[in-house]
Amino acid sequence: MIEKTYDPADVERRMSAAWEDAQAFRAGRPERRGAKPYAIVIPPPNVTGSLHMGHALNNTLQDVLCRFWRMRGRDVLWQPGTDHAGIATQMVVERQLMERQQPSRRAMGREKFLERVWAWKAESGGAIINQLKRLGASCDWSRERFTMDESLSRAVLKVFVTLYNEGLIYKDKRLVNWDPEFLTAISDLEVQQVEVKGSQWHIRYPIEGSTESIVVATTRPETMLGDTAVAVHPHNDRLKHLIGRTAILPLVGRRIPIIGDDYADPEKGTGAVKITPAHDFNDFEVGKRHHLPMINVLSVEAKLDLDGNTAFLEDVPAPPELDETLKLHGVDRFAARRKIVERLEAGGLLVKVEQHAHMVPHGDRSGVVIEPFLTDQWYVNAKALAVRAIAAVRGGRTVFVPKNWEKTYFDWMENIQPWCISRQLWWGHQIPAWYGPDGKVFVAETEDEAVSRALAYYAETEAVTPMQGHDMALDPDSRAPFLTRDEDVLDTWFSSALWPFSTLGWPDKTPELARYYPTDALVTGFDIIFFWVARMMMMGLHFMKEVPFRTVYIHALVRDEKGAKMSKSKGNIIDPLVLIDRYGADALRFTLAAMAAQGRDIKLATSRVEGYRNFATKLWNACRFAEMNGCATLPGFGPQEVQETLNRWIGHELARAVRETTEAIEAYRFNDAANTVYRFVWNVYCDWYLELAKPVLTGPDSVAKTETQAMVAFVRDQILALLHPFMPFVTEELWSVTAEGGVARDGLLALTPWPPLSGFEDDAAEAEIGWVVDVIAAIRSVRTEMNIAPAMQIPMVLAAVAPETHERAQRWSDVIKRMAKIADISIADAPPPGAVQLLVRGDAVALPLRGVIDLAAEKARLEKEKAKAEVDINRIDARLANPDFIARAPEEVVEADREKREEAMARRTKILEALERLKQVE
RNA sequence: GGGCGCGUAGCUCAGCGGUAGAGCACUACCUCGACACGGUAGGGGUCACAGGUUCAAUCCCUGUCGCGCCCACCA
Repeated sequence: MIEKTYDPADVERRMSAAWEDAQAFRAGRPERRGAKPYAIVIPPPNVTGSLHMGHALNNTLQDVLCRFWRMRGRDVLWQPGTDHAGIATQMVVERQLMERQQPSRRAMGREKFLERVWAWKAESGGAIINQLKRLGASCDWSRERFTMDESLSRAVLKVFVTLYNEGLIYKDKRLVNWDPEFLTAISDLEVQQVEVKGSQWHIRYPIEGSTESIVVATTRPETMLGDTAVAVHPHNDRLKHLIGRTAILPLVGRRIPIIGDDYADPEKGTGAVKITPAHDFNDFEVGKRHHLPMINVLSVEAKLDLDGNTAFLEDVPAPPELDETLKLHGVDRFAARRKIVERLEAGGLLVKVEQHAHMVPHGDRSGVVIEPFLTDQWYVNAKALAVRAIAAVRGGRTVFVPKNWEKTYFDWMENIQPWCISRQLWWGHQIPAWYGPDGKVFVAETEDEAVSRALAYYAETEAVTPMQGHDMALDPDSRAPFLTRDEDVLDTWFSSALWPFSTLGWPDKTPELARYYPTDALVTGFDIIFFWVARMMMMGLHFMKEVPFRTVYIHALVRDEKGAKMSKSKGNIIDPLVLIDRYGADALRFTLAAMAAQGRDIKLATSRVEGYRNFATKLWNACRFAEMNGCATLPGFGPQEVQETLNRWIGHELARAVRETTEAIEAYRFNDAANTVYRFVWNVYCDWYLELAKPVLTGPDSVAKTETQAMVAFVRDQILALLHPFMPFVTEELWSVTAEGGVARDGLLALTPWPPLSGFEDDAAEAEIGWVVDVIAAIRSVRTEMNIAPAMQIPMVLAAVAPETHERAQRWSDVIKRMAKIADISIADAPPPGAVQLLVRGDAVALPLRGVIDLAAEKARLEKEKAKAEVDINRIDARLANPDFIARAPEEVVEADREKREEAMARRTKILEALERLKQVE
């Protein structure tokens, strides 16, 4: 029995349980072992995450694909899991420690802290998974993975060591993007450029042994303490004579050379640029070219670091002002900036200050200004790995949908920079590198291996023998003292990059890996093409020798109603869980799918969700109607063999809807698919089929009635199937409560085959029912226009119609009477005088309403119709009169125009006749 | 500075070479046993603007004006 009202929350709870009990989404179910696999790996959400609209969209689309292909018989694996999210998770736990006034991370030490994070993960890490389940995600939950699982961590180590041994991972001392808030390096991608209104200061640097000076412009005066040169362009006529001279760095007294370098653009600033190799990416390059010293004047927290900074003091002849400068030690960079400017001004060295809007790098997580900082970090030679990743997309082995994202992918890949993968965090995969006392590095998958390598190395070398007196080979615990492990962990994206194969068991040769890799589709937002997609391509191709996925479907961003990006700070976040509570998961899913047009952002209006909730209710009620009318599928019922025209017609319409929906999903046109089903269910099945079937269904028992009952049930089942990828909960519920062949169903809709694509075509049925639909629509329209009382029954006369039309009318008299409020139908040679006349597919239908309606109104209506017909005729005539049109337009188009003209002419003739008759009455 | 995308009904969006569609909102009418989260019938658009290509342009090209996003080391 179908409940009277549709309660989404109740349905969702029960259907989730039903799927879980049946393990419906298990990959490799026995009955599908012979089937072709279909695999998708989920973009793993952060363990710290909670479901936002982006997740809702992303996972709805994946679920549509998975449910669709599952119903089409494939052995579907939707691989779920979460990401350990280094910085985010560490932050969450540290904040928690602070709130509870517990010892800080550093106070408790690495080991204790990590225990704490694991405890946090066990307690609160699963929230997002439950939220995905509420959305209806049909993942194989038994295969849930976490990037720091033992087996995934093994994959990480293996990849790191292999790439290191291949020379594709290396350690380097160079400038990195340093986050002074989190005290870690971050990659280029984690840096957001933000436009900031700042100042540009012009500062005078005196020139040694002269009264001359050189003026430089800078937005970062505090870094001048680390200047080691001033550069001018070699062809700068105004300044090139200074090349080779020495400037005296104000406040410090350091003697720095004035060098010639192309980098100094004569058009910019003053034409002379201060060179601070340790604090600017460009200056770093200039410094390398000219072998300049690199003087770091900042601490990891971005405070001035001067006291005891030997590099800073080196070569300084200690001018009187140095003492004052040294007092800036430990001062924060921005405070230091102000003080330095003040001191320069006091010393008369500040030439001018200009307002200056410029882009300043910020940490995407911390939000603080990023410092270019000179440190040792680990890098991946991304350029080498990119070669095959580019080739795979060029060669079409992986395709982007929509295609234009390939350009973005190529642009980035072709200009790819070394990927900084070390992070100065604790939560993550610790880098498998150990250092000997002499700094010699040993990279190995295990500590044991590192030790034995070290032993072998030091046995051969005379250099250092730290293990004298120890018997290392026998006592593993005593090995630790002489090797120290690298403290750093890997960028979270390093492990994410392995996701398509690490989740399948790699480096072991598992059956899952063999069966599901490469995966079929990856569904994600464009914002992580670089972070994730590109890197999976590189890693997948390098380690699996095959692309990780055949198609990358890039979906849009979900924005708020006004088109603004949703963000906490703007307070415009629409919480998908709130929408699920209010309208149901099905309504939310349908909305997202219906709005997921390729290449466009989604501006989410909750009115849309409400509209689709109404749609779910409509479906619910249609199913109730079927049930109440005894509609159930019969054993051995052959839907393609039905005799009744109405039933053949709905089969015809159904097949078309199935075809269009199928093609749309296959092409990732989710919105087209959703709209097709929507229209079929509401505007065809409910509005016409059920209405037209009512007389039969409520009439006496007959062969026709039995057949119609069965067909109503059959089409309803097909609808449930078609709709299931979009609205899994209601459809599963409605499926489960309806019987099949007289007995309760034992199978799940989720595992039922997709509707057949063909076998129902019937143009004759289409012509007949189409005519009936048009008659009813035309009569209804006139009734409103003529202000005929809604309940009033009126007669209908078929005037001078072909015998087939007459027969049609007879066959459908019941529904026509019922739906158009017609009292009786008769035939006549001509329309009676004063009747309202309608044209339906060329036939004249008259409504004898003399005395009921206002003749003047009818005249006006006919005049309007006539004018419309004439406009049509004129337009077509104009076109047909154009010789170029006849000559150049395709024949079908010209032919269609001729037919349209004829049709319009006939229409006009009938209207004129009707007007004539009207006159006679007057 | 490069690149991408968008400007279509009041709102949110489809369509993208043969004279425009949906949802919501709006108007009128309808308690007819599936559904008022409903039904029926309507109103509403010079498809941002200007040129061009074409027999034909909302749809292709160029430019202009607005809006958004991504990338880039510019002092």
